Amino acid sequence: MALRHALMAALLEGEASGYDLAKGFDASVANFWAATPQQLYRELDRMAADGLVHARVVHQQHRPDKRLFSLSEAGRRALHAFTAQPPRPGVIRDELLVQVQAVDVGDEPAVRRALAERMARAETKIAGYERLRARLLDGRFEDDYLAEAERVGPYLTLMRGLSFERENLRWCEHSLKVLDRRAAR
Amino acid sequence: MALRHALMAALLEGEASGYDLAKGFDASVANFWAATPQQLYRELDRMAADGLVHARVVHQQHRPDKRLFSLSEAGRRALHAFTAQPPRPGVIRDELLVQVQAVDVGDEPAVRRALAERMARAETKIAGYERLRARLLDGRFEDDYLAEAERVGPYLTLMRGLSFERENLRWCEHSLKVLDRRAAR
DNA sequence: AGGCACTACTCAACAAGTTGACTATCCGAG
DNA sequence: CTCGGATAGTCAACTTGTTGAGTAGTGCCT
Repeated sequence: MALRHALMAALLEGEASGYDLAKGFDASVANFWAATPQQLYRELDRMAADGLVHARVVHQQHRPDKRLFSLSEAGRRALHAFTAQPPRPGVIRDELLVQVQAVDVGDEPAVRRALAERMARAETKIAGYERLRARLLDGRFEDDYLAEAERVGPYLTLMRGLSFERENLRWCEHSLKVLDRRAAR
Repeated sequence: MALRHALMAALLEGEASGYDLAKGFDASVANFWAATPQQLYRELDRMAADGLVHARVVHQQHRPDKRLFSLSEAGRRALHAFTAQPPRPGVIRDELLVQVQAVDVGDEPAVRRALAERMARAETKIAGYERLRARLLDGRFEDDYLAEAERVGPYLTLMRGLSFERENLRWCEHSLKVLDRRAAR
């Protein structure tokens, strides 16, 4: 019952189809709440059944029909109630970290490759987040934007995603350097 | 089948009971692989059934018996095989971020409290990680330690946990400041 | 002397998340 | 003119993860 809240938060940006949400979750929500497409479709159905979202079918030419979901008044209230609740501690699960933890008895070259891979992904994500940020700021300084904007939430979470990926990058780089030095033993 | 790998990595530190692992997972593994006690007990049983760990019962005076688990040769091989596999992208799920995303239509004072709470937790974690780090380094410089130590994995993952919590702290602080400035609108 | 916290688990029920296969149409590349 | 990829999903089976309660002895504080 928590994916639900992430979806409601995502729908604050406006109407979206399951498919829209599935690829990117609006780019920003995806960063702190991972979910597979199946989960989204299932949860959106349930939320519609519970009256938290309105679904409307849009017939398209040259394309399959889609269902666009939007937050209902009940959904908005539920989201408000959720923000009043103490959040549970966040969960992280990262196989790469497990592999690094075990690198000394594991397949070091493979772990290095995984680190390099992760660096590349982090760079891509950073670039995406920076573009999104530039789009939001639209030439203004951060302080001006934060004073004027009607919503600051999306910007703040975007910044967290950005800093997370930057730290990822730094850490992967550092770890590779450490492994290099040991390889040269 | 992935908690399994986290457990094997944790058992590289040596024999441990389910209870030991449940509280802290050896302090470090817990940071990148969250799990409830029940999960651990269940998974350890399965791993013992699959021959990945050895279990030995230790009778204690003044205390219930416990089962100490240690990695078997098969477990070690399985862990090696796991490190050779490309890791899947890490998962994050953080309700606090969802709340911040929705702060503009949510209960702002409650979200602030949640941010302050998270800051306090981050500080506690940082302090714990720093103590662990000092214990590992034992007076040496990082470079010397990394050259001498027989394992670098645990140190590297510790550093990731540390940087994660530091960023958490910074971000919560910044977010609170932003919300303050808007409150004074 | 009573109550709570700690150690060290076990069991059962339920909720959430993952995987893989399947449908159907359209567009552009080769 | 066929193939792959994008759009926009559905269905079923399975694996993980979560919650809550129960057990049982010891030590500590009041």
